Amino acid sequence: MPSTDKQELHALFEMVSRYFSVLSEPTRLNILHALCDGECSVGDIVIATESTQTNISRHLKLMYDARILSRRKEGTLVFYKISNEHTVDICRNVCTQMAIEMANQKAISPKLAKKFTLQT
Amino acid sequence: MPSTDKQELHALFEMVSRYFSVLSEPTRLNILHALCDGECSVGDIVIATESTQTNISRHLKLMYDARILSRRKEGTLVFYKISNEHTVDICRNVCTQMAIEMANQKAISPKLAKKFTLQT
DNA sequence: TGGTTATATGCGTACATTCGCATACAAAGG
DNA sequence: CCTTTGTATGCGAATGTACGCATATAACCA
Repeated sequence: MPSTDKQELHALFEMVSRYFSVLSEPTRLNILHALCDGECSVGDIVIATESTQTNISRHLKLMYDARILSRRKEGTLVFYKISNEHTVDICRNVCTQMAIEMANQKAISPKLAKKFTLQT
Repeated sequence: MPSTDKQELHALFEMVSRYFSVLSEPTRLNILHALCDGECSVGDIVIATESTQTNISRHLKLMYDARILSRRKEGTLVFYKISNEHTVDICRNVCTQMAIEMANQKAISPKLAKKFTLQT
């Protein structure tokens, strides 16, 4: 492998790891969960996630900067939505897998495992 | 949604976020990359990743604890391998997506984009 | 204009993560 | 036994992250 390729591969891994780090926070997974049904205002997400406005606002900015969310202003409200279904697919994928493992370890009831995709 | 479900969902998101956090580090993606072709000893991985033994050993332990890697001892050598293709699938998926985005932004040459899956 | 509501952000704190250095441990060979 | 080789780990430093509090900004309304 030429050294140019190796450098670009490292650059890619940097990007990919940053992407995964966005998904490596429970509050942000909750935000994705809340947004799975469609766009929400910041206030809606605060309520849905039972978190604080400051905290949610910061997480939203982080996810927006990572291009995982897009936003739209309407008066004083700001609506966020998932900008790319790809992210949801990945999260659903991992959530399903983990739910199965949790069920196997009896951490959750088996009959609930199949409900635990990211979508409601 | 009953409160029991919500608690279990939070527990699931905790697990999923911890899983993603394992993948949110370039060195660990490099380790996965090195292991894509099959099991390697710690020393092999140190060479492949051009990192230090201490560092790699710690990352390997972290990935092993997360059940992403499994291991086998043979004399003084310890061989690690990817325990579940699911993780590779996810990484390949994201890597491909990111490589396409990098190519679109001309950060890398388009013809190399398709080579940038996690596997060589 | 002044007040109210929705969202964003500066600052400080607590905690987690990565890494290197030195060292411990473990297996094999002399 | 002692040494060598391969791997793991305790400790400390540097850096990064999540959060709350207070406050800034922005749009709307009276």
